[in-house]
Amino acid sequence: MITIKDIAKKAGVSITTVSQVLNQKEIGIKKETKERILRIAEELDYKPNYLARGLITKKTNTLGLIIPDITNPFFPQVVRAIEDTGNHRNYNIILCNTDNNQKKEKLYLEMLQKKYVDGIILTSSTRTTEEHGLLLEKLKLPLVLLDRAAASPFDFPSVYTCGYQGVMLGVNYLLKQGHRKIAYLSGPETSLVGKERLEGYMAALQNVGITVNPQLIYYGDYKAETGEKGITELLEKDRNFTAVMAANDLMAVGAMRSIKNRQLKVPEDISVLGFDNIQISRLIDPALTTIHQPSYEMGKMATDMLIRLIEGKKLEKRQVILKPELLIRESVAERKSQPSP
Amino acid sequence: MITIKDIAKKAGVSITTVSQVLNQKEIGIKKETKERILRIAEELDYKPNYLARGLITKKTNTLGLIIPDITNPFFPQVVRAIEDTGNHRNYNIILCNTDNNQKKEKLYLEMLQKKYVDGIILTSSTRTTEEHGLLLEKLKLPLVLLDRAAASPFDFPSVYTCGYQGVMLGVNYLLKQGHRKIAYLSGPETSLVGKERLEGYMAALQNVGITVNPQLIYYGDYKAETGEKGITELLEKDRNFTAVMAANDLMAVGAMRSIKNRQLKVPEDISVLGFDNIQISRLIDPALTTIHQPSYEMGKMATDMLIRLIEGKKLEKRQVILKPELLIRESVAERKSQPSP
DNA sequence: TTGTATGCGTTATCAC
DNA sequence: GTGATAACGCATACAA
Repeated sequence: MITIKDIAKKAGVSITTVSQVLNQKEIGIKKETKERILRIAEELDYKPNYLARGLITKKTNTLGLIIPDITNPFFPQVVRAIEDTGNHRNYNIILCNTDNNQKKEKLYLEMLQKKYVDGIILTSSTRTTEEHGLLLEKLKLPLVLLDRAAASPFDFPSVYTCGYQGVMLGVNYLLKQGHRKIAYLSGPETSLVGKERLEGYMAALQNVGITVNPQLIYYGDYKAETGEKGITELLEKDRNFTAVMAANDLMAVGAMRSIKNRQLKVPEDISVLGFDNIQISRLIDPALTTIHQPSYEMGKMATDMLIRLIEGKKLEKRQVILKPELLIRESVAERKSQPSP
Repeated sequence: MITIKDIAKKAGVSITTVSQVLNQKEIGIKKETKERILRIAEELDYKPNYLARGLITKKTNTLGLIIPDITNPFFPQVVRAIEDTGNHRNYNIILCNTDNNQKKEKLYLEMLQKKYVDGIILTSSTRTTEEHGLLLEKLKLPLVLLDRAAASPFDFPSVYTCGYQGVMLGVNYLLKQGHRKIAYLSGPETSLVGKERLEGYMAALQNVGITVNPQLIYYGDYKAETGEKGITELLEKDRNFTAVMAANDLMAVGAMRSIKNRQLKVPEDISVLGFDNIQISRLIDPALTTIHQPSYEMGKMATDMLIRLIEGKKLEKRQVILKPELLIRESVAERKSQPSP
């Protein structure tokens, strides 16, 4: 590989001069020598060694990105936004999948630190416990939490969409369409996100004086399969609900399959409402009415925040909470009569 | 940050000894000092600086991964496989999206080179022209082509699934189900992959003595929207086809939507067959019969190959061509009669 | 069994 | 205007 030394030799100048020219820090360098150096660098096809540079400047122009699983259709959009935004500002990203495994997350965090990334965007596997928070603080690295709120004793910068509001939006819409018995396909009881969305469901019902019926709640794991399974179980317990809201689109899609398999129709017999607005949701039939999460914007904002932190600037807001939106498509109908028994 | 110097000082030894212990190269170091060093490193929470190390060893344990767009549902699986495989072997990956933009691809290649990644996996935007091939050769970096064959004058290692065989498999199946007029939603005429698959379609028909009817071919861009548009146009030209094969699942899904919108039924009126087996395909209704591309395996093999190259080992095969498989689900039916006019 | 010295490629400091 | 030289943190040949 060509180094500045090679250029210096060929140009008959010192490496200092070469370095200055190449970094546009020409406090005072003859136009002539400058052009000669530039020309020679071009000729030799010189490529600066970012490792060496980083060793001194303490900057790698690389961001760490830790998510549960890129295979989860919610993430590609987010990741794409982060990569785009980073790329515009001259940052590359290292992608890490944790599978919601705490140990993997910890290993990745350490690795990224060793590689001297300039900052990290983290969709954490676990709720930020005392221990976990301390671990993150110990990193001494700019950090932005994505799709997760920072747990109380800590206040890491974070950007996420309000799940409580989102589900409430959805349930309110179902109520407005005349539905009274509304089932809910929840995420795991243990997950923060799952809990928050569940609370939105309960609050929306209670707001209009409906008592929450635990028989109408099923706890899944955000995958299509548990959506199917959930509907099956719910229908066995109580066939009287006319609508179901899912904590994410994938479960909603599973629910639709399961409903259809029983010769029931969506939305005529049972209305289905999702959450996330992943790509699939508009491609299935009937197209899924859902709560849109601005995932590209989330990724973009998280990256912008992170870069501000890296540059030592202050953040206007440490917690950015984005608003979900109701996206009406075809999977919810007005309740006109009692469902068939 | 803690360095080996700090540890050396605290342990009362030289940095050489510390370095040796930390790198398990203990040609002969007293158990006692070794344990002391290890303990102190632990206490101080020492994290080796990979930049400094890489500067000497010329290894970063980082791989570059260049794809068109992670948002394309074909890629998350592949990327996941690459990340998994890399991670097992202690490599991280830098993700880059080119949007099939040659200029972006070139910029990423240069950047990765400057960052001294150990190797690159590339799903190139362009067919490997003379110029492009030379550019890749000039990198002097281990490189594996993914989902693309190496164009003739060059023979970069590559792994991909045979599209010709895949489409042929699909069309043969349709023929076996009694279909004779089979439409085809192709990729762009300009793309190598698109061309290869199209040739599979034509060959399959010609094999049984059917003349290819250009009126039954539509050139799209692999997106769901062009699948819809394609079907619309095809139906306007000639309503007599009983089956349609798409060059990818997304277009097939679009086709299904379009067919249903015309009050026709899949598969009773028109059978639909896809290609890729992306996640969506099994979630829609009817579930899409498709040609399965082993995407996880592709990613895994590409990574294994790349790491072999990095380690200076010989490759058993430079071109790995994986076999596609027919995956029968619900979107293809036997042709019993002429379709409704 | 351990330490000294050198170099990796760059930027930064300061002298000329 | 330009050039020595130190420093970044680490690995390693060689010396002790």
